[in-house]
Amino acid sequence: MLGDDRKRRFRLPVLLPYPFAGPFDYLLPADADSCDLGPGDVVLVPLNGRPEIGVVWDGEPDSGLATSRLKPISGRIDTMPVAAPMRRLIDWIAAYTLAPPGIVLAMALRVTRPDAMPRMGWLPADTLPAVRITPGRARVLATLANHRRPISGAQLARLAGVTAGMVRGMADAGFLIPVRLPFATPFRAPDPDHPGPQLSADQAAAAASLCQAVAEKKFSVTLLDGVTGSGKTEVYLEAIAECLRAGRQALVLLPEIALSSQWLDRFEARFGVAPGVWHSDLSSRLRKITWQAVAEGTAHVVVGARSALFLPFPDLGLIVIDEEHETAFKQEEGVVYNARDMAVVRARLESAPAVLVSATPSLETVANVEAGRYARLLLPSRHAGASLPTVSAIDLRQHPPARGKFLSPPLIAAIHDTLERGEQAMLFLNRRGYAPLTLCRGCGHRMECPNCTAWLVEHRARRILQCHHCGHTLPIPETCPSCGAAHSLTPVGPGVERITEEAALLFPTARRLVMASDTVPGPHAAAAAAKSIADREIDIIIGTQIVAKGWHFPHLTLVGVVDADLGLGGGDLRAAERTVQLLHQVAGRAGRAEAPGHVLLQTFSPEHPVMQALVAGDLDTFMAREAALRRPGHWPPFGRLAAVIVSAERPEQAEKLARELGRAAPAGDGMEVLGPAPAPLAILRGRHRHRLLLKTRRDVAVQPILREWISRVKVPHGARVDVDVDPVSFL
DNA sequence: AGCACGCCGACT
DNA sequence: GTCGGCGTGCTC
Repeated sequence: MLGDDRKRRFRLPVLLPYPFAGPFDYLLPADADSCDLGPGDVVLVPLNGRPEIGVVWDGEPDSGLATSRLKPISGRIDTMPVAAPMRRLIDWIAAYTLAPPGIVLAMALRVTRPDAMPRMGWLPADTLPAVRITPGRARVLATLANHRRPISGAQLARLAGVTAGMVRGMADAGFLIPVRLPFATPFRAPDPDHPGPQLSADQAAAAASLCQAVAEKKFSVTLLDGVTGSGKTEVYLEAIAECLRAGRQALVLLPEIALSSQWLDRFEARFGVAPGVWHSDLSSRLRKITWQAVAEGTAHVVVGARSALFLPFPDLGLIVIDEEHETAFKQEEGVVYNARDMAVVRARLESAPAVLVSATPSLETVANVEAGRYARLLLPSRHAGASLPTVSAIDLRQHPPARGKFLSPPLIAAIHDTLERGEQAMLFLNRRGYAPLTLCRGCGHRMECPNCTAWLVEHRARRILQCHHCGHTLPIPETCPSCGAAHSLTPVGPGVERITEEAALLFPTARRLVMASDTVPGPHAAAAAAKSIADREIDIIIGTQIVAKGWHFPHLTLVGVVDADLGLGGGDLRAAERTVQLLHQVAGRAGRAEAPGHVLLQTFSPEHPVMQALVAGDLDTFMAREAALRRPGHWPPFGRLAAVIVSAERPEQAEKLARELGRAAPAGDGMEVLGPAPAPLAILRGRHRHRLLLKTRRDVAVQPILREWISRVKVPHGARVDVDVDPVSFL
């Protein structure tokens, strides 16, 4: 419409990185050369008298605000505009998660920070200013003449043997003219035709399908499904090769980039160079360089954690989401989103194929396959002749560990035999620290977190008790804080530290390594640990869930699961599914080379379907059963779920607000509200929490219902209502 | 998110 | 009389 067009010409919507309901309107700046501002341009605008960074957004500048009340845009920032698919992604995530769009933009800007301004350098001015040329100035001019190309101020000062202030002074005096430095990418182009590992027939067939999806250059989703060790990574690396041949970029999302040293090795083996790496604690220098290289297209492949989803790829040809079932893809703080699902959305917005990879696909993904929305490629067998490990259950009722111990006689015997053969054993327990509970034998007092509904976990090596939810820490007390008895506090239950202690007593000569997030804190430590295991410097690995991630330990033949029942408690919708996925993944660490692997599950309920499925190696039947349990009640993925979490510092305030929300609950066909009820973590970081769940049929859009529902109650000061669409955690 | 405005308690 | 606590509301 011409009228709208004319309106746009002097009035533009600008999205600001703040929790406003939508973009604000601004006037175009007066100077003519800025008049070509359009959607995506990064601009500086006045807000409340302060300059703020914003992005010119799409859509009509609608607000009924009088033009006289609008302020003009201060100017354009000379940085990469936010591309249309990224703007659509931001809008989409905001609409889906009910987060204000500005907050989603803030998240994207934190990744694409426009302070990544072009690096500036200097060239000599054509005519020298009429100022005296001191010896220092002469050296600077000589250096520039020698160098011939633009040179950064710092480098110029160093080469000429002057101070940086000198260089600045010469610039002010007119000796130097500023120019933008060409960007030197540190990323060499991966070679798609670098000789890589030989693929099996199954792998080659799957790779051909993925390559075709890449060649079609349109949106599609494929599940790449195959047991651990079937060589899924090598298959999708071929799809990346195809993407590179087409001159396009590829993004690989991994749940735990810090633990991916072996993945990086495999990438390098296939392509001859390392990929770009992206995660939240990248150094600011590397972050800037990587972001810029992605934007310019010189970083051809980036592997990263969740936040890599917001990198500014100009020509994205493929997104791979490895370990798609992992809950680590779900961001639980701030904007609550699932990077796996949003990656599929980005693929759609970029008209690119997405590949979901897993040995234990989530029920959501399987449902999408069965509904025909996703394609599926199956890799049926382990690669290179390795067979799947045998899995058996140890019934702890029949084979109890010694009093105060946690390893049963059959497991101890199996470890013994394994070590005897010169092979490696792994003990898996998904619990950090020494003991999950500290109890007073005198009065029964439990050491609890003052801020959370949680026990304090003993970390014996550090001599502390720590809350794993809020980080609260205190030294292990000498006396019971309740009854004052001395030496009465007793550790109850095992953590990896305690299992390590037990293993040390049983196998004093075996070399032990503990792998937990607090003992393997970063990529470096993880790579070092993996190397010492591969080099057979370790006999027994004791680890939490971080040992489950795609490691390849060729000499590891025994995996003992200390407490296979651990994840099954708690009434979580996905408890069984997650336990099967985690334990199957842990089991997959055993016997990856020629020697066959054995997995022993210590359990009190060997008859439980989870144990049966793992022992039989039949996850498909288990997942079908799980689906059959969820389908009738319209539980996900056969219906939609959204959690509404009420929290406040004062317990009665939280409870009152939760009751009000319960009374205001929406009702109608195909929807149901459960709760309110105190959240399982009833107190978290000092805030009292209650939860409600909205469950609807799959064809119901939950966002408008949630929006309307929450708008019907007044949220008092100090209280909060948080929404989690598609929750994966029920704490 | 900031920041100002506003309405109630302890100070120079 | 004011300084300052942070509850409330606004920013195009």
